[in-house]
Amino acid sequence: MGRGKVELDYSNIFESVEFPDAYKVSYLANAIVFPTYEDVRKDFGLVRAEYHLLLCLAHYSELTAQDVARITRRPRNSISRAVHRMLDLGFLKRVPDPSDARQAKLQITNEGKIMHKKVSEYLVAREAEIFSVLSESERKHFRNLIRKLANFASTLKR
Amino acid sequence: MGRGKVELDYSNIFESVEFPDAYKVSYLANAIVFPTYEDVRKDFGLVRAEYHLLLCLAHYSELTAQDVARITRRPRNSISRAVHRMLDLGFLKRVPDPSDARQAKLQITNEGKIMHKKVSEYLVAREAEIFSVLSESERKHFRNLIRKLANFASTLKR
DNA sequence: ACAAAGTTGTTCTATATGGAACAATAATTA
DNA sequence: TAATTATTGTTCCATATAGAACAACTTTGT
Repeated sequence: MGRGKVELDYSNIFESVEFPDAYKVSYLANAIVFPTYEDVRKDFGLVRAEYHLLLCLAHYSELTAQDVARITRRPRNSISRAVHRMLDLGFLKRVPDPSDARQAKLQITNEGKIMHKKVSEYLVAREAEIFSVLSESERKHFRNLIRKLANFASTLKR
Repeated sequence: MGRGKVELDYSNIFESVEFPDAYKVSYLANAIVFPTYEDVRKDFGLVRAEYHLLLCLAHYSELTAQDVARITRRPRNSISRAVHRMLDLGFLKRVPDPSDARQAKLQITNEGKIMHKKVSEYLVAREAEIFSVLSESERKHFRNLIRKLANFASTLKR
């Protein structure tokens, strides 16, 4: 006794930090969100902006690159890069907008849909795993609260 | 009517996405957490790992670099880089551990504490702003739920 | 109709970041 | 005790990412 190394409780800081709620949101982001992007990159070969692009176009039939930038809050140049890569991979098609020569409408291809399905199945499983610690009722509450926060965040200036 | 551009509802995807809870956590991370790191970098000149280091040592009197890596889930090389920078800036001091020559104990200096105070004041204000959309009772519920999630996340393998 | 301001998508560049490999040291096992 | 395995901190390298500047085009205001 008193000989071995003292084992640190690494989760003390969750409560002692000056901004405990924001800290834990940030912690979750670092522990779960970011590694998930990493997994998608390794397993499916898509970086964040690329998968975001696919995701958006799987849910909106037609978007401009700028739309995607706004929806996902990624910078436009990241989306621009992603568009080219996804075009090359055959996951997207692009048609110039006759009514505005600056922009082009993007659509997802069948191959893109297939890829999206694969990735989103992985993400659905991951979601289930993470939220398994909450009971059904807790999860319902959480869903409502995080919806409020996300909706509020979406109103913040960029 | 029918002439102007159709205004997209960018928040539809919050509900239609296949993994709505995880998506909104991820969205919050992108909308709030990441920009906050950006702000800290611009306003205080500290990158993520650097501020994490300061934060940890403001709450634990003595840690090794490895401890910090584990607490924050940052890679060791990022922490290593951060340690050198923070030493140069005078925010940290480092004393070799006589009982284990591989590692060194890190401590925060007074200058470091001052910097930590400045940054955390900013982060406290930001937290208040973001969570202002929740009522007191909602926020209490959210705190309990996010705590469960964060504690669970901290048990996941790295 | 014309100038000014705004928007879209792009390229260029700088940097933060993570993975892999490594040396030094410690712990474990034979 | 000797040999193997694990851990710590570090350097090197590849890459994802964001900011700034830009050209092409559109919209606004006078």
